[in-house]
Amino acid sequence: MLHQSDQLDLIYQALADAGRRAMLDQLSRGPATVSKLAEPLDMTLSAVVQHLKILEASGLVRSEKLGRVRTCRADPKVLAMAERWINQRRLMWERKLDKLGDLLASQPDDDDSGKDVKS
Amino acid sequence: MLHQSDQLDLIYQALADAGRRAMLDQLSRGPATVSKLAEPLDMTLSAVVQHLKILEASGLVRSEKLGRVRTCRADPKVLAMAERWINQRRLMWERKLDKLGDLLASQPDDDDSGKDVKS
DNA sequence: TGATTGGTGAAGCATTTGCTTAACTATCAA
DNA sequence: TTGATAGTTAAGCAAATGCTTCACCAATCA
Repeated sequence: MLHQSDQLDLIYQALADAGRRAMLDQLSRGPATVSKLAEPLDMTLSAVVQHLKILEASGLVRSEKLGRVRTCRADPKVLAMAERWINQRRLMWERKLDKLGDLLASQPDDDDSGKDVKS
Repeated sequence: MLHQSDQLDLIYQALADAGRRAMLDQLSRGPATVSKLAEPLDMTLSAVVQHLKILEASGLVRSEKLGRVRTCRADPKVLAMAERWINQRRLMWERKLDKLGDLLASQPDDDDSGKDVKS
């Protein structure tokens, strides 16, 4: 059983490579075979398979083999998980910034040195 | 000037570590000094500073030094950028899945083997 | 002043990543 | 059965990561 934090490690690690993001991008437009996935990328099939393993380990992509062809597709649920983590933090600290803004706005013009809102 | 793709590399790379996410988490609850940031983490101050550099290089965190104290705060705009990339892909392929669902639903029970919807 | 606090920077080191080439297996088609 | 196609796996290697320790600087405090 994978801890949520470990899976987030794997997901963001998977996203941290332009080649893998390109693969996800292609998969977001529909399923693809390994060689189709490799086609636009300037690397060997072998390298692509290794990237694919990383994407699968993170859960972002699943695949199944039929005959000699492996077809890959992306899993939106796992991507949603990565999105949620970011979204929660972002909202939390945007709310914080707003409150700070309100506070400063309610304060009449005052020397607020040492308390810079945003540089 | 940083290409968008390069910055995404840096952002996701920065997010791909539980320690750095913990730091962001703390920063989402408000600014903090380097040592405050280090306190709950089981590693040397030196290591924390190195993580901080990674977070700053990605743009997720900015900091300024006053006297001998460095105060760090997170930047929601950069996080929004990471969120947007994910969100766009996710929506794209959820739409795709929905359309596929509709198609299958409209199709009376039929053997559609060998007839992939879009290759 | 001299000691303490808060942070910085450079080695150094083990592990991981991202790629390559090359050998191999399994399926399909003739 | 022979050959092409699709993919897999292992070995090897350079570079990047994630830590540590140690030496150091600069602001404050007694």
